Amino acid sequence: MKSEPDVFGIDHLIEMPNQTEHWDGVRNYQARNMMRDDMKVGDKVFFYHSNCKPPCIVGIMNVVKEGYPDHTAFDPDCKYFDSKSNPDNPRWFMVDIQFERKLKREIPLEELKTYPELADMRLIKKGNRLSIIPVTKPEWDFILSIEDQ
DNA sequence: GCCAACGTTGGC
DNA sequence: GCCAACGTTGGC
Repeated sequence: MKSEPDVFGIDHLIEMPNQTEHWDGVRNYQARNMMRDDMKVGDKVFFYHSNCKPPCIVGIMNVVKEGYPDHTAFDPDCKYFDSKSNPDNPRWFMVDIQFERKLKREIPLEELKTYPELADMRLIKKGNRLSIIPVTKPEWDFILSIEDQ
């Protein structure tokens, strides 16, 4: 899951009560579908810092609550407000995410691109703008294996 | 700051 | 349903 460190970075997550936060504001259907349909309690997630120097994977989180309506879409004063979403027929969903740990080092995108093992990851493909990206088990294990390098 | 790659909107 | 115009994302 991507977030801009200036807006909501991993250190913000650590400061939250229970080191847990709801992942609100996603307004992309593919990303919504993953939160609504695919992500389950106990699933592990990488925290990726985007739109910064350098963009990188910084930590690990856990899904602690499965998809439920994103209430920020109902609030006209919120920048994520969407008049087409309402509590009876919510358009946008979110999950709750809890901090697990930081990686031993930040792994930059530039480095991830060098590994053939990760060549098929959507994260490293050009033009990728999706804020939530699936990671396969082999990719996950490989990334953890380079944490110590 | 630039710009490629998308995703969305809306006229037709 | 097509597609041009527009807005956004995010690496560089």
